[in-house]
Amino acid sequence: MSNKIKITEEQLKLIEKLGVVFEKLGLTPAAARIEGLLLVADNTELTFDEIRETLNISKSATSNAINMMLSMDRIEYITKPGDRKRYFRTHIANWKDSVKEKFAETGMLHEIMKEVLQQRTASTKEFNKSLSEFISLFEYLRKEIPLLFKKWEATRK
Amino acid sequence: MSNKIKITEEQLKLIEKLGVVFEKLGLTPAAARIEGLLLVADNTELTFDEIRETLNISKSATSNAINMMLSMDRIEYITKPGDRKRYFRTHIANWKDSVKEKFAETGMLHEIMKEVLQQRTASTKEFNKSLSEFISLFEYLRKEIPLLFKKWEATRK
DNA sequence: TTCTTGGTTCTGCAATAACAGAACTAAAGA
DNA sequence: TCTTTAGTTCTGTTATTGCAGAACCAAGAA
Repeated sequence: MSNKIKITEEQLKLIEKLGVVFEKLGLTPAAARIEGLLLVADNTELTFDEIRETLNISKSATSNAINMMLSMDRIEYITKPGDRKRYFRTHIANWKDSVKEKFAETGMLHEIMKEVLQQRTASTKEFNKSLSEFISLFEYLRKEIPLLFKKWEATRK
Repeated sequence: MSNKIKITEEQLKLIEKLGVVFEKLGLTPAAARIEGLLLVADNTELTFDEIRETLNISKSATSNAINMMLSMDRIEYITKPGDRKRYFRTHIANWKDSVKEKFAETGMLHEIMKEVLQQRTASTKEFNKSLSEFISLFEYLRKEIPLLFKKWEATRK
């Protein structure tokens, strides 16, 4: 008996499209498609075999992709009483945090650029000025973006 | 005669550090190190062979990395009268734009998520609500972040 | 005309990534 | 006890990436 779930042509196309986007954001092809499936499928909680058979990927690819995404907190799973299977779903609640993290990533650049400026010879005045301007842009964004998140959260309540 | 430029131990270490960061941001190892060199070297305008010999990379790697970064507008070059060589330097002025672009990248996610929400079954109410909340966060950020850039620019004048 | 300079392009290799398929395993039924 | 379920882990293959080294090339210089 097949565990394939019903999926329309349109949904499949959208999954492919999402796959491309998620690949660009760093997921493997298989993981990207799983994310896509969990986003567009009518049933948002799917088992290992439903995912595997619907997307036609191997057990190993499914297992590795799922565990990778669990460890990244991109997906999560629930269980049901008297059922050994896990039901996987995207962890949308965490998406906001992962966007925050993405922004924080640029903070890494900010730190090292400060180090560069400190170590640079003082003789290249124009260059150093441009660099310090760039750094202060980051400083500004770093201060303001968290405020933006807070402001948005405030509008939700 | 060697074209190697003088570089301190400290500068070399910083170049490696920058290399790691730039690799994470999508550059190849060679390109990442060239960016690093152009950022920390006392002389900010270096020739093909100065780059190549200082970093000990092959001609082909140097050529490919430079052309890739030229096409990405991450570096630029100047020439000097009666000198066939090109002098490469990082295009710091463009960095601001590339940060803007980075933020715009997330706009891609925003568009496709709207498409997902439209195609979704209406029956998964909780899920759809979370999704639409996520989308509106993006809408908010997309509106507010350009304003942030403008506000920062205003403080510079 | 040949040589030198400042690169570019081609060929081949080594490392890594992503996956399939098959063997394996731990827990729960039967 | 044996079997099924729900995966995990191992082995091997294929595709891709990043690079070195060498051949190549176009524009002056000699």
